Parts: sequence; C-alpha cells; structure tokens
Amino acid sequence: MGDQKSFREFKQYDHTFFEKEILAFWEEKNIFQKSITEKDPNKPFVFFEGPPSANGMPGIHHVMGRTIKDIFCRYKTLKGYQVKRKAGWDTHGLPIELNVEKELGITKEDIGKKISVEDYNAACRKAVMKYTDVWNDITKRIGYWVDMDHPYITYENKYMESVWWLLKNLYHQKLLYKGYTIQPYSPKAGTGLSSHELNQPGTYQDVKDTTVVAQFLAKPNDILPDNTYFLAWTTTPWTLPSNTALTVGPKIPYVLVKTYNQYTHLPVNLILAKPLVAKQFTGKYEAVEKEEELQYSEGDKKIPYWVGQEFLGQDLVGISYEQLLPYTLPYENSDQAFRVIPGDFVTTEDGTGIVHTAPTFGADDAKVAKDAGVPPMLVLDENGHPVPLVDLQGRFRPEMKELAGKYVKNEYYADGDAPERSVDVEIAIQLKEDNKAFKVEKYEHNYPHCWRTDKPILYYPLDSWFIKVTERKERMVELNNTINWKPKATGTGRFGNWLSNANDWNLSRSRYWGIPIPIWRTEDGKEELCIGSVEELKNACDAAVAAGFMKQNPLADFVIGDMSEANYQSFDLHKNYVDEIVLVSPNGQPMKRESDLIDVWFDSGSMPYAQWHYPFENKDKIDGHQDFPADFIAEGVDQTRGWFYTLHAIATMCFDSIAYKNIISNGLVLDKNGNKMSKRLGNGVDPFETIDQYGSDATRWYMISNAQPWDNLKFDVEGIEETRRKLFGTLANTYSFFALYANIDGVAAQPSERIPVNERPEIDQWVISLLNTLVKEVDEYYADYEPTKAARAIQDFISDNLSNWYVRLCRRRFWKGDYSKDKLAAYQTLQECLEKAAILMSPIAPFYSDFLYRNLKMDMEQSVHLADYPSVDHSVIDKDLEYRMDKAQKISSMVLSLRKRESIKVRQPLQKILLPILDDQFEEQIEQVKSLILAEVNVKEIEYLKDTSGIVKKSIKPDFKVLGKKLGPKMKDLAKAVNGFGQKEIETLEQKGSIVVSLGDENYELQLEETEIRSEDIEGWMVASQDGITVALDVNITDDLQFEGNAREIVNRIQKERKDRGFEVTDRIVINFEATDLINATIHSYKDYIATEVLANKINVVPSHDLNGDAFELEINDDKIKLSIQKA
RNA sequence: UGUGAUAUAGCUUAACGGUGAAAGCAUUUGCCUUAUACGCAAAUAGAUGAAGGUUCAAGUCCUUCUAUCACAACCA
Repeated sequence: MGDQKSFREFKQYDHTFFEKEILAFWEEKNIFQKSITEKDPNKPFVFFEGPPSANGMPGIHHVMGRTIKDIFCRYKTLKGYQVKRKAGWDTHGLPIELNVEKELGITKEDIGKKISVEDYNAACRKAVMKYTDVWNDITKRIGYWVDMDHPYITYENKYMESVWWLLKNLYHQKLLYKGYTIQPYSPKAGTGLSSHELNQPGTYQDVKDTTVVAQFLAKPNDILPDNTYFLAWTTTPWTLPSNTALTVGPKIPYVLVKTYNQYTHLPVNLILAKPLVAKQFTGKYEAVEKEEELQYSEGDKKIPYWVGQEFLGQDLVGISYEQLLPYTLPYENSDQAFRVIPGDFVTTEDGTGIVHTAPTFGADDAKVAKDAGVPPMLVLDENGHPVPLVDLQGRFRPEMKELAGKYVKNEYYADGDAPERSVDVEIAIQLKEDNKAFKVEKYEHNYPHCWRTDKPILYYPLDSWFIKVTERKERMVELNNTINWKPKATGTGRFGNWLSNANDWNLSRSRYWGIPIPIWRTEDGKEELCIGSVEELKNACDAAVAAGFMKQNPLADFVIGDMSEANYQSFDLHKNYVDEIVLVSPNGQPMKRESDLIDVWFDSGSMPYAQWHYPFENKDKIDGHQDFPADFIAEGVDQTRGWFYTLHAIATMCFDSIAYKNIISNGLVLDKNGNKMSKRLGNGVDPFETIDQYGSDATRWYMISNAQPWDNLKFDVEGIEETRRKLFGTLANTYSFFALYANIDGVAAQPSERIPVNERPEIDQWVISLLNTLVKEVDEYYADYEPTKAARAIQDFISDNLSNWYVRLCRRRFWKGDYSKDKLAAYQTLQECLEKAAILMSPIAPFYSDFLYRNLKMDMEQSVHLADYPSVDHSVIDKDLEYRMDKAQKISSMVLSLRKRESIKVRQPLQKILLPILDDQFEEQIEQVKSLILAEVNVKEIEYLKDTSGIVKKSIKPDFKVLGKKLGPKMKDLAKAVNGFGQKEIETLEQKGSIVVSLGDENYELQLEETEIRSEDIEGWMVASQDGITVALDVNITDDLQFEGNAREIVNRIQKERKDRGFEVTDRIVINFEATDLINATIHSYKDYIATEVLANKINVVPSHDLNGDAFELEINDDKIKLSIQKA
C-alpha cells in the first residue's frame, strides 16, 4: 500500500454523489464534444432529433423517449461512429398561440385590433422559449446527450426560408393546389381546427340534440306510387335547408311502408331500410298483416302500418324529390339537385338507412354529392362569391328569411341571449305542421367541441391549400417497405395502412404565429407566384417598388448571398411582415399573399433540410447524403401520423427518398395501474422528483429493462427502487469488495503482468467465458435496436453470475494468504468483468458506468463514453464450461434445498451427496466442478450412483421434435407407448441402444438418442429433482462433523465480534476462553483452523475468573462458551 | 366506427409450433455465512382472457368474441 495510488472506496451506492461528480466531469472536460470530434467524420451515424415544443413542461414519458434515443447514439459512438445530434425546438402552432391568448387575456378577434399582429407574434416568440431552461435542465439531468448549444429553431428566418424552398419545390411539381373542403370549424374561435385539436381530451362530449326524421316527397316516377316519402334522419336539423341529396346504400334492401303521419294523421307511403323498420315504428305504431287492415282515424290509440314492396338501394338511385325547405336554390346546377344518390358509407345501424345529404356541412356528403354531380347549397353573397347558408359566425344568411341572423346552435349566443326555441326546434315544428316530419325526438350522442371555447364545432366549407399527397401515395408505400420499423407491425400496419389511404394534406391554418404560405396571388386568382427564397422575395419586392405597389423594399438591408446571422436578422418572414408585401404580377397586377399559414407539422417534417438551411448552405449534407437520410430516429407511437408521416411525405415528394432507415416508435408511459397519465387524474409523474429520489440511471434502466420500448410501460416507482437495489446496489457492492481487497494487496489499475486466461482457475475461465458471450450478445441486441434484451442480459450477468456466484465462491481467494498467482488471477478477472460491464451498460446507465469505469481505471481523465466497445475473444468462450457450471449451480441449489428441508444449517458440514450418473460424460463434467459444489454446500464428497438398477428410478420422454417429423400421425401412439415404459424397458433401451415399440400394425425401432432419460428418485433417500438431475443428501452427522460444525460456528461468532468491535480485517488477535467439555474438545481438534480463520496468534484456555471484563458468552449448538478477544 | 397493438402466477415480464410453462417482485419461512439485512437461501403459487379451428403436436398459427390501450375519425 503505502504511497501507491489506491482505488476509491465508498460506503454505499449514492446516486446524488456520483451523478453530480460525473455531470461536472462531462462539462469540465467536454466529454460530449469529444465523443463526437474524436470520431471519424467519414463514419457517420445520422440521427434526427424530433423537436419537442418548449411550450409545456417535460413529463416522465419524455425521459423514456430521450433515453431510447440516447442509448443508440451512445452505442454507435462506442462502436466508433461519429454521431452528431442537433437539438431542435418546435416553436409554432396553435397550442402556443392559445397559451399566449390566455396569458394576455385576449381572443382571436382581438388580434389586429387590441393588439397588433407584430406584438402578438413577439409575445409568441417569447412564450415559446418559456420552458427552455426546464427542458435544458431535464436533458442534462437524465444524461441525454444532444447539442443544446446549436439547436434548430423553427421560427428562425433560415429555417423558414428552407421550408419555403421545399414548398416551392412541391409547387413546381404541381403538387400544391387550392381547394374548397369541409373542415371542423369553431365559429367562436374563428378558425378551422386541425384533427389533432379535435382529439384533445374532453372535446367529444355527450349532448342532447333535437333530431328529426324528415319526409322527403318523391316526385312522380316509374317505381314508387304517388304520395311516397323518403325518410331521412338528422341530428342537425339546421342543415336541412342545405339538403341537396339523399344517399342510399346500393346493396341495402329498402321497403315501402303504408301508414299514417302521427302529427298530421294523413295517410303516407314511406321508404326506409328494411332492417330499420322495427326501430322506427315504435310506440303508437302497430304492424298489420294485410293492407286492408290499415284503418285509422285521428284519436285512435294505435297507428297501423303495413310493410309492402321491397327495393334495393340501387333501384332508388336517380329518383327526384321535392326540396324539403325551399328557401333558396344552389347558385349553379340546381337542376341536378334533390336526387337519390348512392354512397358506400350508409349503414343500417341507426336512422333510416337513407342519409340526409348537405354537401356544405359534411365531408362524406360533399364527396358523394360531387361524385354524383349534385351541387352543394351555395348562394352568391353581396360580392358575388359563393357561400353556404350559414356565415362564419355560425348565423343563418338573409336567404333564410324568418330564420335569418339566428345562430344555428343556441350555444353560440352570449349568456342569456339565446332564444327559447333553437333553430333546430323551429325547423322541427315547421316540418311537423307541413307533414314533412315523421318523428321528432331528443337524442343523446357524442359530438366534438372546440377545446378552447367549449362550444360545439361546425363542419364548414373553407378554402385551403393542399398538397396532392394522393398522387405520390404508391411511392410512399414503396419507400416505406425499405424502412426498418421497430416494432414491425407499426410500419406495415398502422403506418402502412395510413399511407395507402392517405388523403391530400391540408396545409392551411388561419392563424398568426407560423410560417406563412409563400404564395402571392392577383385578386382574380389568375396569376400567382410562389416564393422559394429570401433572394426571390427581395427581387420581387424590387419589381413591386418599381411598379409603384410599395414605397420601399422591406428587404432592402438583406444582402443576397450573405449567410451571416446578422444578415438574416435584418428582416422577418412572419405574417405581420410578409402580409405588408404587395408584389407585381407579370401582367402588372398587384398580388397579395394568401393569408393562411402552413400546418406546423410541415415545419417539423422539414427539419432534415431546414436544420442545415438547405439548400442555401450545407448543400452537400443532403445532396451528398452526409446527414440524410437518418440512420435512426425514435419518437412516441403517437407521432406515426405526425412527425413520422411528415418526414416521410416530404422526403418522398421532394427527394424521392426515405427520411430514416431505422425507427423506433415507442409506447406510452402509463401509471402503475395502466391508466393514461393526465393532469386531470393527477396521476402524472414529475420526472425531476423521480430522478432526485432514485437517480437517472436507475430510472433509465428500469424503463428500458421492464418493457420493450414499443410496449406501453406501466410506470411504477417500486420498479425503479428494485432496479436500484438489485442491479446498481449489487454492482456497487461488487466494486467495493474489489476495491477493499485490491487496496490491501496493492493491486494496480493497469497490471504489469497479465495472467493468461487458460492459466487461471476454472471459475475464472467460466466467468470470462460468460463475459465474452455477453459482449457478443449485447452487441447484437443493440445493433438490432433491442435495448430491453441488452439490459436484461447485462443485469443477469452482473447480479446472478458475477456477484452471486463468482464473487461469492471466490471470496476467500481475495483475502486469504499472500499475493499469489491465484489471487492475482482473481483480481484480474473481476477487474476485467467490471470494466467491460461498465462499457456495455454505459448507453443505458451513462452516469454510474462512467463512475465505475473511471474508478477502476484509477484515472479521472478517462471516460467510458470515449472507450471502444470491447471485442469478443472467441477463444475464451467455452460452452462446455458454461454448461457444467450451470449444472453445479443447479446441484448446489438442490442440496441447499435439502438442507433446508432437514433444517441443517450450511455451516454444519455433511458427509456426502449421492448423484445418479446416466452417462459417463456427465460424471466427467461434474467431476470438474465438484470442488465448487462441495465448498458451496459444505459437504465432504460426492458419491456417483452408476449401476443404478433398483436404486435410481428413471423416467423417459420421447424426443418429439425428431420423432414427430419422422412419424407424423403415429407420434401419438409412440408417445403413449413410451410413457408406459417401466424401469425394465428403460434399462433395456439403455443397454441395447434401441428397443422395438409396437405401433398398432407396425413396429418401430426406437433409438436411445431419440429419447430423453432422466433420474427421478433414489430409493430410500430424500431427494431433490430438477431438470432431470436428482440428488440425495446424507444427513447423518457424526461426532467429527459435529466438531467441525462447532468450530465453524465459533469462527463465525468471533468474526462477527471482530466486525462489531471495528477491528481492521488485517488485525491479529489473542483469544482467551472457558467452555464446556464438548466445546473444549472441538477447539482442541480445530485450534489451527480457528486460529487461521480469525487471525488469532494464540488461543488459550483460562479459568472463568481470569477472563477480561469485556468477555462475552456464546451459545454454540446448545453448548456454552465464554471468551474474550483482544488485539495482539 | 375503422386501423393497429396487448391479454401468461397477486404484480412486472420470459418461453425457435415439440408436449412436464420460466424468472424477478410480493407473500411465508429460515439465515446478521469477515461485500452487501437496501443482503442471502428456501417454500408457496398459474389448465397462458373466452370459444372454435389448423396440426401427430398450439401460450405460440388461423377465425370469432370479450376486455384494455393507442391512433384515425362528420353514425347522418
């Protein structure tokens, strides 16, 4: 020891201590930067970071996601790749805007009035970075390595310019178009809503609406009798004035029902789907058998109905009907309206099987109507533009006469202003009076509400820009098939199906804080210009200034070609600036920007290119495939139709390429009961608290080892605690053990002489063999993106094999005797195992692994994260050795179990184990590990039972795998026959090597190799059996054994006393004692043994009164001994 | 409603289509064995969600159903 450097020793596993030390170390020595710069730039591993929105607090699921990303980036670094990881921030979008509005206490209408767009956007820009510090903090605390110093930020001009370039690329490919579609719309918020907003928790609410089954009178035709009405159900009667068609299922059977209207009592003929007759004709209605029985007059309690002729939906297609509520007509093709048309979406689940179709207020409606050439109910407004019958505030237009100006839903009125009768009710009453309502009733159903205003949404036709994704659908599917999805099913199933059914991508958002659509149009829409760069815009502005549309060029200060930050800060591409810009068309007309912003999902899908300001800078990163496509990305499975999709879509359409080669879509983090975490339930887990309490490594390890990343994780802190105890606690203890004795013996971190593995004891060879197997397996698991399997393999090795077998069996080698070759071998073996384990686990547990590694290396400059992944030494992998050690473990475990059954403690030596031997090879194997077993279970010898007839009972089982293929259907007979074998047949088979078995009409010669024979019981002995091995234990305790047991007991007690008194493990002592005759005899026989074990120089018998004051009494197996110990 | 996933001991998870379903936690019991009681050992425990089918053989493949979850959603 002396001056020599020693291993650091620790009392316990204390994550706060080493995490702090390691974080400081990483920072001080720039370990993260080094892990990139020290690698070969020509061997890149490309990773894309999905940008989190800094708008909300990080949750525990972010720890999960980031751990997964971190693991593979760190692993690839160990494997010598250069892994750049640029962080990113998603900074645009509605959630941010709504937060700001809430903070400022304004609504959308106030923007541009109470607050300028400029100030509003400034507030958004500020708000979005509100949680940056918290995010940076959690990133650091969980040890996620990502370059937070140079992130891409979606609101920066360079980023936005790249996005414009991509859009223009699509525009040139003629993939951008403007269309009129039905979208969810919130009248009170004044904006269309994205589907993601519609799926916020709590948006779908149960509401009671007035529903109407309306009667649409068929015009005279060849199929139906006069006075026939089509029945159609609606939960939104306010859309009935906009009805222009009725949709039927072509294959659905319909029937003609003769009956009377319950409100007007007039006779009517009704058409509805056959399966729904019983559902509609309830209450007062009563079926009759014959047409003649249709007798009814007002006041009768029952209304008779009679089911007549049957039709198929396709027979009804084309029949015209009278407009139900003729306020007005569609402004074009009104002659094509009011017909029965076919639609596949029609079901007979509820309603009437005939769907009221209002193309201005339903997406399905719009589609079937368009297919059938039926016009939507659009009228021309004051400016000659076609508009629906409801305005953008949700009120009826003037065409609606007495209903004009009324909101279509009472919820849209301010508190207290709502009329008693909603328009739904008014329309229902009117229909009843006009013999146009078959049934009016309240109906409770699920309807989406605006998550901000909490008012029901409207489906409303809006002008939008679309990307023609449908045109590239096939290519997207093709390219997707080349991507390695983890799990596979998400790629082929959820994502694949989604791709093959992809709709055109609605880009438009009528908001303020986002990337403006870079398209300028003339008033008549005949001329338009798509801008793809700041340079283009500046030049276009120059032309516009020359044409006199603008006084000056807002981009005057921008220097074309100068990529400096300063130059890019001389302007702003956000809405408030670019909306001021009026350009000039080729024909000299003024052009204004299309006022919408693009969907924020386009922002994030653009990140592979926009993060590098492609193609204005870093052209080669993309075109030269240096940083594109990604080798690896990972996000939550909820991004399947989000980021995963937008990345894929943009890469396919703009670059005809995949965007990522390997992808992990990880599952959700649920609470311990399997419920989704939510603020509402208050079952969310604060990641900071968790990490403070349990540490990052334990948290990360728990998450990865407990469930596959793509399965949902039921997050339970008890599991982290278990990981901390079982894995990290054990590992720390193993290291402490190593450090304690290595320091005593002056072991060096870098041994001068390395003992060849084949010269080390068997147990060393065994653990080194396992270690190399582990290195190989873990490498394969990581490479295959299977972190859970890697974690479990490492964990098993450390806690079961290294700690609980190797170290336990080898303890004595570390503290006994001189610094011999055997001792050195033990140190070197343990040291190597710990060091390599540290490297293997470092991707998952970056803190403790580094701490362990540096302590083992005794070098505070080194980091495990700069190490190379260990190479496998195949020459030291010995499967036979691993096999026989496994048997040794099993046999030991069985003997311990027998001891337990007989209540004989391990400290009491026993004479022998009986072990039946079924073949010579087995004996050879056991013989090699015999000493380990005997030491472990404290038994003197193993007696092999070879000539087993009559003593050992055996069982036999056919080898199904081999025989099944051979025999096929006869297998069952054979199994039956073999199961019926007695000891005699088994013996015959063993001796002759084969036996003839009769299988009904033929015989089969069963070979010994085609069976498995196991020992099951030993006659006259208490046995334990497991996996075909049976052991018996001789539990007879002779006097000698008793003495030895007592001696060990004494040693054990004295050791404890030493420990209690705080003696050093090297202190030598003197023992004085007085005891019973039996104990005296024991000590007499085992004096040397005891002295060596407890490091006693002398053991003296002394009379009781001569013992020191600190003497103490022990009970050894019912006998008493009084003794004192003191340092020599 | 559609798409996809999941369902194995009280809990969390294992198990190339080969037949006695394996661990850890929890529980019970015993052990302070000179690394570790935040530890060790042992014991107890399950007809693999239900019903069919394919097969000589099914926890594993197929069908239907049930439950849970996610995602997509305009049941008029």
